[in-house]
Amino acid sequence: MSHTLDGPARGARQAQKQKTRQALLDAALRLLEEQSLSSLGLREVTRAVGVAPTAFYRHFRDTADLGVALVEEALGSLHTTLVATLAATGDGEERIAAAVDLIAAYVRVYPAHARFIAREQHGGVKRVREAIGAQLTLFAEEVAAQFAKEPEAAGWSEDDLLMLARMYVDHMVMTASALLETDDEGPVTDTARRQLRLVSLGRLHWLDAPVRGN
Amino acid sequence: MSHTLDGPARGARQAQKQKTRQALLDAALRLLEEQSLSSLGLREVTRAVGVAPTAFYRHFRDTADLGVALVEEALGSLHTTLVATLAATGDGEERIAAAVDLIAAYVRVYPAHARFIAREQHGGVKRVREAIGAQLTLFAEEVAAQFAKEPEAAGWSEDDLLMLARMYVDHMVMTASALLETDDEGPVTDTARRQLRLVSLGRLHWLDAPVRGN
DNA sequence: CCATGCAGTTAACAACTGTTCTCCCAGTTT
DNA sequence: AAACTGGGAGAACAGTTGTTAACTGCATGG
Repeated sequence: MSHTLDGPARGARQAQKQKTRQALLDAALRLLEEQSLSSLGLREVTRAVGVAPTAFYRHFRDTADLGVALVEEALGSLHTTLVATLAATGDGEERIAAAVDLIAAYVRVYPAHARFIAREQHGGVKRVREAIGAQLTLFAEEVAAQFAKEPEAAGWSEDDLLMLARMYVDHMVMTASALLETDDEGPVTDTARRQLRLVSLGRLHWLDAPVRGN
Repeated sequence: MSHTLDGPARGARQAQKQKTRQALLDAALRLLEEQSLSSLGLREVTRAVGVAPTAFYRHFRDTADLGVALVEEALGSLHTTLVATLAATGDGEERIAAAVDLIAAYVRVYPAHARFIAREQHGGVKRVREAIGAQLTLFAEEVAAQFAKEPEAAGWSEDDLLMLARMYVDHMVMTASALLETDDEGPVTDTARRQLRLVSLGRLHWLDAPVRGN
């Protein structure tokens, strides 16, 4: 290593390696549209790419390892986008529309990634489940942190803010998988918006009638 | 057939058949705790039961067929229980507690069934996905029908009631899978209750500020 | 009481799986 | 220019898979 750079490639040799690695990830993602990760075979992936089965080991220990890499690819870049969207919009109807549009656009552009996350969130491979869970928890914490900066959060406990944020995040995943199962996204986004409106309405009156025994 | 009865057994011969069939379902459910249906092998199941692989075909066409049967076993009996719970409780905090207790009890008594539903709801086997989706839609319609009978639903459109009901149903599934991943159900049920409280609060003020463009 | 139906068995099949070991050769380093 | 490194190929391994075929024996209906 000439200075320990983490960029996409250092020299033509490593460039080719990352190229095959990406080809493996792409092929796996395509195969996973019609099956679960726990039934995805290593040979199946290499065959789709056109490399020898043993080449797989140069990049991943097993298919679970590949799954974890796919989680990063699917959700890694979404953090900044989500936080930016929340920061750019105020509270209320405007933000609801922006959030639903964001998730709808994501599903439209990266349907295979969205399907993978929805499927493997509760899937049969523990390490991948944990990786997704960690990412979603991170999302919730980021959303809660954004909420905390706003005037509407006055009087809210940190725990309640996190509860609210998780509700939003989980609802986004729910909406994404609903979008994947329809060919007319109109009714789905419409319902999603109304549901978010319901939660927002509850948020506004959260402090009205405090509940005892909490 | 001596009168076309659909009961559990008609004679000792069919009784034994249903016994093996149930053994296959039980073994499959146990194996599915650590993998997805799309990777469940027919031989794997028969081996666990202790019968020949070919015996499988006497009961199911393939593992997808077995999966559909598992959906019925997991959710079939829950309809009456859920509706009864809703009918027995009024609106508000009491109902929230009852609903959360119901789902918590279900996960405690039938963890494997709950895991199966959560996992295969978005799993790799289309027919099973559709079977679960149909059941959940049915749940939502039943909950909406119950809501419609109550005074709090005055002024609500049928569509909005269904939207609200789906929110509750989806939240229950969400809560179930959260319960499966923890060993201390306290915090999870606590969060679930607060989230339902949020939705209930939103429900109360739904008609306060009507939204244009709907 | 005998003939039929059918749940379950046994055997064999071609195809597929993950993993190991050995080898090759182009890109990199010295 | 020579030595080295490591991504990838090739072949072989012991197991596994779903599915077919022909069978056996017992409960059942006529």
